[in-house]
Amino acid sequence: MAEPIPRPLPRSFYERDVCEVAQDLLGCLLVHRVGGRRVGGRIVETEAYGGPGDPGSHADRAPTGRARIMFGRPAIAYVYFTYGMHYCMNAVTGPEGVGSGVLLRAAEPMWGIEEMRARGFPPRLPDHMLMSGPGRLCRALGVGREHNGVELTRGPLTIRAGGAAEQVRSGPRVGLTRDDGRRWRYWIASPSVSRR
DNA sequence: TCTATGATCGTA
DNA sequence: ACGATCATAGAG
Repeated sequence: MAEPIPRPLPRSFYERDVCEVAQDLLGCLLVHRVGGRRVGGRIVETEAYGGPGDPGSHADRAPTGRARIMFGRPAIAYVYFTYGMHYCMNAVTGPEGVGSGVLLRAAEPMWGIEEMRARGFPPRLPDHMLMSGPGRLCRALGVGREHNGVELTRGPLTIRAGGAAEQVRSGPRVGLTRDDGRRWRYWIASPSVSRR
């Protein structure tokens, strides 16, 4: 028997300001059930997107196209394809109609390391890098186009309470980074796991 | 350790 | 054309 894992976060968790949700997702558990196997880990880096006045957000424009789902029901996955080869995964937040979500940037692998490696990572890549970065995170979990719009409060792909206060050793760090010299982005990370 | 570059395709 | 990225090659 596998040991029990915490319950999924309720929808009310996501029905708040995107920045609050981004912070509170640190330390929570991202779990995927695939082929009868549990794959996943502890969320250690998030990034809030959307709300009014975020030019970097896909939801900055009209509620149409791929970002339409960001304006919809909270606690739904927004998965998009980028750079012709990577998927990225968000959790939709806030009230319906606002257009916001939390990008899951990195997690610490806890279950299914073998299943992750079977997805063809570089052979030398250390375990802690398998879910480090939004593209690798989705690849490790086997999350792709078919997961766009899925429910995160139940079903195979869930986010669960993880005892953030205990797990995130030094509390969240909030950063301001520059993406390729053009655009400023806020991100929130646990210092307990290095990305390098 | 770092900087530069290619891969590859949906969206605007 | 360009991007909410990643892997690799080459220089220092």
